[in-house]
Amino acid sequence: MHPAMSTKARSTRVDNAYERLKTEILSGQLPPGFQAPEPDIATRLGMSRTPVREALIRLEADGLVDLVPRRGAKVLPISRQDICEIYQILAVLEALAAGTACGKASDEALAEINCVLDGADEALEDQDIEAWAICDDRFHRLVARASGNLRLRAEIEGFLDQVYRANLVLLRLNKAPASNAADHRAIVEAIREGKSDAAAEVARVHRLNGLARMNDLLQHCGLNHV
Amino acid sequence: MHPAMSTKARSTRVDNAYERLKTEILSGQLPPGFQAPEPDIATRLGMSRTPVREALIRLEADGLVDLVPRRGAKVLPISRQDICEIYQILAVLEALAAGTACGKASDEALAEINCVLDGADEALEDQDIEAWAICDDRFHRLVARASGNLRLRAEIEGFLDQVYRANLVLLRLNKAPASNAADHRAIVEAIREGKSDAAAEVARVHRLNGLARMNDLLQHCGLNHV
DNA sequence: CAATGCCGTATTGATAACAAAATCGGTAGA
DNA sequence: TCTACCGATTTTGTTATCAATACGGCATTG
Repeated sequence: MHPAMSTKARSTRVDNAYERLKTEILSGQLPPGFQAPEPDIATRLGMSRTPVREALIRLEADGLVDLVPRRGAKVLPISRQDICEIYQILAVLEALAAGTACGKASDEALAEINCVLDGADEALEDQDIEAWAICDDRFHRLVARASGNLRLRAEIEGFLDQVYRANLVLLRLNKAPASNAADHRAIVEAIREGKSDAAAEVARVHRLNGLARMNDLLQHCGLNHV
Repeated sequence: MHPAMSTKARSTRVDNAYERLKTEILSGQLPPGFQAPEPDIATRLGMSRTPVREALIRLEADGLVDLVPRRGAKVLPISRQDICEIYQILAVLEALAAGTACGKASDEALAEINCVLDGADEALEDQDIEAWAICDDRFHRLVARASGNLRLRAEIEGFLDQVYRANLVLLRLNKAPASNAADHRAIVEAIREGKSDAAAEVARVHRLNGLARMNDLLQHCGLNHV
């Protein structure tokens, strides 16, 4: 059976609305602070209010929108406080994921991770920031997946979604993500060699460094939310 | 403004259904494996299907029920695999919470935690397992709250809900939770003294020891899910 | 006797309609 | 001029209903 078949492949309007809205939010097409009443979203998506409502409930659980009565569904901006909270959580979760992946990650999984890292290097040479961002994101998700802990993976991916836009603006302002590639390689190598403590520690400080960079940049630019 | 007014105090049918169903699931009134179609639940709660539906979506996001089309909403049992996954995540999250609480926890918060610990000791002397379980649960939630990280608290509380029933059966089988009180006191003391590393480490091994005990007990009893 | 195809039924996905509640604007009065 | 009240409108919470789909039983056939 195909590995991606585990997730139910039914196509319902709720899933459709959820995916579309989530994509639009993460891409910035629906900017932070944007808000609209349910009927507007429903007509725009070409469906009734109910499926939209259920999709919005899921997006609220994901921490991407805020549902305030009489004020419409609002796309949540990400404050510096939010970023601090999320990065600190991600630091320990990704450390756990990297540590747990030791001895569990299959050769194919490691190969795929290395492939993504190669793609990131290539994008970096080409000065293609967008492509690099995608590779960076995929790397972190692959490590989370390699842990074999389904809940851990889901938690990490949820938080990665929440900080996705913040990473985008960071990238656009900060030209080159310097030490990232070295950290990533070190994590993969540690996983391959079964050094779980080392993998966890590198992953942890990697994320905390990211937090420091993000904080510096936001403070430098005087931004309190994204 | 009243401090507790931040959380919207509206009383809607969805929230009502969510709270009632969650309470019934956690208390075991709706046992694991129980499943019912939406109309039955709706009539039992005295409301229409739609609010029940939205409540069930939230419960599914919480990992408490599974919504399979044509088979009704099913109360999820907790497998040993689930417990392993959750406890490993809780170990790092609660370690982060305990470490972060250092220097942040107010004196009142620490006093409340100590009060709960006193209650736990008292319940232990009285052989009141139920009361002790409540104190134990509240202790962990208070530490999570003391971290000041709202997301961290929400994550921890969500996982505590998921393993709540497993803890109950563990308690009923295993008479006395031996080293628990000492660990708890040690965590509070470390937080009070600002020793964040120590607090984190004690919290971490405390949770991992809990996992080991749970694993032993389940294996001993031949139980694969609760 | 087993297997397969068909039909009735039940459950869910979805829409439309309803009612309540709150917000916004205007108007009147101080 | 500012404030307070009142009504209209908009938005949401909820219900009732419709349609589609999957499941299970039953009969028929090999």
